[in-house]
Amino acid sequence: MNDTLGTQVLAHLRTQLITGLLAPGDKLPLRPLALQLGVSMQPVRDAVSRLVAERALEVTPKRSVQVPLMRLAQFKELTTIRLGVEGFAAEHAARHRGGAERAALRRHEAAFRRQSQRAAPDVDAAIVANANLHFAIYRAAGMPALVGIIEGLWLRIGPVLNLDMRGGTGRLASGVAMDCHADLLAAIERGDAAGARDALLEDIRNTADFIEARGVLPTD
Amino acid sequence: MNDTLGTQVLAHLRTQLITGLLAPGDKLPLRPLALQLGVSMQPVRDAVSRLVAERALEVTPKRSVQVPLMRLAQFKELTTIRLGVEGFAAEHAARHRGGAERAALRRHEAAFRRQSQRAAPDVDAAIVANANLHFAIYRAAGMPALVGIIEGLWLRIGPVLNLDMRGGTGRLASGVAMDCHADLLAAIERGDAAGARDALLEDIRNTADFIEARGVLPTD
DNA sequence: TGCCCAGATCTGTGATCACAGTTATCGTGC
DNA sequence: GCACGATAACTGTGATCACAGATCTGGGCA
Repeated sequence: MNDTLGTQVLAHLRTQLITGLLAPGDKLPLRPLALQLGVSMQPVRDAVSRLVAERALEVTPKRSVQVPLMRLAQFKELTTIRLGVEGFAAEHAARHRGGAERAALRRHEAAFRRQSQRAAPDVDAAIVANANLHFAIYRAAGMPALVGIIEGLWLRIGPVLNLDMRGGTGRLASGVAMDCHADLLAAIERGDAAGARDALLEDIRNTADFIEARGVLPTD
Repeated sequence: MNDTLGTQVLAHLRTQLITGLLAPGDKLPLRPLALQLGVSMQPVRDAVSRLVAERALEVTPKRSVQVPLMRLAQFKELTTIRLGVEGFAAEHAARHRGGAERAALRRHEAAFRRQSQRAAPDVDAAIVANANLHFAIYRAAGMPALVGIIEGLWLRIGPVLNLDMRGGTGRLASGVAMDCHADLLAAIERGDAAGARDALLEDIRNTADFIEARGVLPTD
């Protein structure tokens, strides 16, 4: 049941949302989307319906599907939840010292660092490496259901975070994220749950502060 | 957009899942379900599709929709996540001292206590009162998205928890849940975040221990 | 009496049509 | 040239049909 058309469309849309290729406010009309993906309307309806259930998309009262606009208050709320939930996951990952994901952690961390240190970073590669690193940590917590919850959070906040990074505001080059990741990995590998949690919280807070400071999110 | 047929079917199924009227392994064939609810297959497909996305239902490789069976390991995992996420919510609820939900909290707590103290408790009423109390607390945290996440957790663990309680194993009469609720409310009303968290964790742990001790969950 | 295989029936998935409501467009009147 | 209204195109929702595969059911054979 993994290879239904609806599931494929779902995966496609999830990727576009998480990597910020779809921006808040973007419309996703079913028929053109179906045409573009070469399937009928039904699989698209199925996929969109699921994403609406996760609040990753919304259908407006005026009969149109779009990526939800995010107000500042909602952004702060999601960030607070991320601090709680992802911090919790980092703790558990550290208790297992990264488990089976240890090698992958180092690999993704290196990939992200490589892009950060380049004069002209490949933003797409950095976004993917960052997501890979984070989710390798969350998987290391050994709780698949928790990973699913966090995916839901990223699906909602991804369009905001990565659209911004895609805008090329130079945050990548500052290297703060890079340093957080180093601390995070070190804490996990020495089994320091509280340390891992704190390092991750700093990473999330830094990113959130940066977005909020830009002032592009509507306040009401 | 709240009054589409699909949304109504979704609400119906959610209630049945959370209150344990649907048990793990129960089949939900689309056509008979549509017939029973007096709608066409399409709204049912929509609702089921959403619940599958939340892993509250699953479609087996053999082409049939059912309430997922839960292994002991998955139950423990979900319980661990509940401890983290719902404990986090309780902390924040206490920081607001219950906020606008304060009156509702007392009301639901009283309703649950009333059923617990009766010689022949109304199990349905107790289940509803318990859910109402818990979710009033989570709403008091002031983070709607967090409430949504917890709803997703209850949707998955509800069939196990409440099916058991519905079996009438006498746990209600022991009064442990009642005591936890009293501690929880007291902590919230005095703004004691750590105390509220601990009281809620005890409530969740007690329930989980009781289920696990019954040994009805398959281990592999 | 017990077993096995074929046909009927049921399953979810995909496609398509009808419909009511919204939005956009274009032509008309001033 | 500009405002306004009618119409055409587009939106998601609901219903229905076709289809491939799984499951159940009987009947025939050993």
